[in-house]
Amino acid sequence: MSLSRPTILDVASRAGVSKSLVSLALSGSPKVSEASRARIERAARELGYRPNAAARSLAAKKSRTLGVLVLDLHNPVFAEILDGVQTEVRKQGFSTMLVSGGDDPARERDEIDTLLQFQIEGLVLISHRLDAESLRQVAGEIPTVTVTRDDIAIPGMDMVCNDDVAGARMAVDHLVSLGHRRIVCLSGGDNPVSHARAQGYREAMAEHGLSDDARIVAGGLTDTAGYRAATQALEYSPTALFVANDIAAMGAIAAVEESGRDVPQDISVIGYDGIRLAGLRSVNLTTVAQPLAELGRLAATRLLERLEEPGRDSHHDRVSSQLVVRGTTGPVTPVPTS
Amino acid sequence: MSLSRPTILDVASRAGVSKSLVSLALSGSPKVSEASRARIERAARELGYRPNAAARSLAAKKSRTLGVLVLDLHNPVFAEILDGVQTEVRKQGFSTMLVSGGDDPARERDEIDTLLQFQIEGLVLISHRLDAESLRQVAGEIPTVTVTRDDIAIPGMDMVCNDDVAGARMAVDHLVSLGHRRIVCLSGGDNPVSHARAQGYREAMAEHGLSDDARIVAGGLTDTAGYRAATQALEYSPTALFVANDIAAMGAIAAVEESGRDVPQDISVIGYDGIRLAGLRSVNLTTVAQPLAELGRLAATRLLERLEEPGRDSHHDRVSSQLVVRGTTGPVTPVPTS
DNA sequence: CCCCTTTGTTGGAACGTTCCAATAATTATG
DNA sequence: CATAATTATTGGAACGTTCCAACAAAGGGG
Repeated sequence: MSLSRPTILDVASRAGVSKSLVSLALSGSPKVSEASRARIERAARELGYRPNAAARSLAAKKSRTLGVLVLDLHNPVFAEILDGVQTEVRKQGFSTMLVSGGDDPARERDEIDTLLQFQIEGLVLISHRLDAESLRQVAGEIPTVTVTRDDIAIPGMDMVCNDDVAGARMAVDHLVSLGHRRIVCLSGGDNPVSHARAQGYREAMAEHGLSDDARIVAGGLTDTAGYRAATQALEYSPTALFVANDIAAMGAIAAVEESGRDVPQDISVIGYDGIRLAGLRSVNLTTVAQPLAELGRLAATRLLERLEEPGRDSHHDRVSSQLVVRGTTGPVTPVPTS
Repeated sequence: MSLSRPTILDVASRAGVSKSLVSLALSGSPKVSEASRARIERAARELGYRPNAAARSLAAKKSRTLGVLVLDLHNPVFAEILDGVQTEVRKQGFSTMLVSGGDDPARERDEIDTLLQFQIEGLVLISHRLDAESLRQVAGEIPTVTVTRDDIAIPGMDMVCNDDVAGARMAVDHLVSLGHRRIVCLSGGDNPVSHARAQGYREAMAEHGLSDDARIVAGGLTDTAGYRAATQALEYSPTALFVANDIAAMGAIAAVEESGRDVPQDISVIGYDGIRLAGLRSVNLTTVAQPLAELGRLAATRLLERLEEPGRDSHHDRVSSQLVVRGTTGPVTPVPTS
């Protein structure tokens, strides 16, 4: 239990060299002789030396650390995107500092502040909570990339997302191809992602000449929100539900089943996101799957590229999502006209 | 886009005072006159001053930051514990730095190392991956509290957990009270938590005079592991399954249903952990629920207490879990003897 | 054999804070 | 009214690094 950890000076004196040479050696500079390098490495190991990141960041004026803000750790979507971010960031020798907004916008600003105090070099925002103004402000202060939203373009800020409009279209197309016409959309509430998905729904319905059947019920991105919205949607006696995300879709299914109807026999349900959970055999949800880890990986890449070349133009990546057909959607069963 | 952020000196000169007074004022010292304080705060606001955490930590020799390591962000258990940790830590004016081991022990050691470089003052381990030796080593270097394991006592390290043995007993008692006798345990693999739960199962079965019916099938803590283990367990033609955790239980249910049997009509299934997901109406899993957020809150409290009083004895908190009966367990249905 | 290059190595300044001892300004005390 | 006590304020050292300019040692070319 050493009260004070060994510093670079301790290593230097034990190896019989100057602190500067230790610094050089440990950062892998080629201009250190093999002999010195070996002695230094040995000394460092023996002392259990561990560089002080605070001092390093202060002196070097860079922290080699990226900040990551996730909307809410409870939604598996974010964990999966995060995975991709972290793998890529680690590969490039950076650390990540992760904070979660806990689904509360005020706290979100707060946490970004903390990240900035730690002198992060870039910020990954896996969240669609921030309003345009805050976003602009943050992006003005630090290289930023947002994941999952594409509603607002800010010069110098990169974006990585899927095409929610196209994805929603795919969902509707799938349902229509199964013979469904009375398809109700359970929206995810007032946020850019949900707006885009609702928009895609509207467009697709129009394309299929089903504008008159289009119904959007206000919901949210949680299971209870999905449950409530579905209950309401049943009044339209739909044959299919397009739900804003997988978690809400699971809630919706519960509502449908509780009403005595069967999924997919009586009502088909399709979600959005493609979380692993949806693939669980007992869930078995048909969904529009985003390549979540890839989204994260790409975001990290873009951010690191921007660190190399700060002035470059904004990148705006749109990766494509995929329809994954599982057990919650099926052909419409003709109801005997009573 | 200021190339260099304002420092305390910029604030000082704008407010017409010395840097020391700014430092005093911003840390809320009572010996700063109201007039100066107001001027300083105004200057700081106008400049958009944000203290440099690296410099602060270097000078003060304390970072006011705790490190948190979670086993794997994909399992919701950890997200829920984390919630409790973060709320409490924030309340006390500390920051958290979160890393995830990604279910890989080597990487776990690595991430702890990173945390230590950032001069964290304490460590919360929400993981049962580390072996005794590593654990001892880490705890020797930094105040540490572990959550979810109670297999190994290390002087100076605190522990917060539920009583897995008692919890498993409750599960078995519940099943027995419903008339079940052929209860198979799907274990969670080779880790302290799963061992304790299996142990509780064995004890409870013995208490009920069912030792001869006790069967433990080796599994894991993921849904696929649960699925596989359940498939295997069906050979014993059980009437109930006690599964090591909720996620695996969901996998197990899928296996049971695929085999053409009904849950809970033919086979009851009970899980462990009490993740929110289990309460989803479409899942509706009976389980032994740990007070997850409370576990996290308590861990944070213990750690912060230890920072106040470094030499104190190890605390070892065991919070009690609760049986939550939902739809996956029911009375045993007498099978016609064929 | 002297100068020039190359290869290793070094001391010192800087980074932005906190903390302490010292000082200046103000108020109370005898 | 001088001195003590209190209240505000300050400059400088320290924290543990990185980075730079400078230097020593060792070859190489004329």
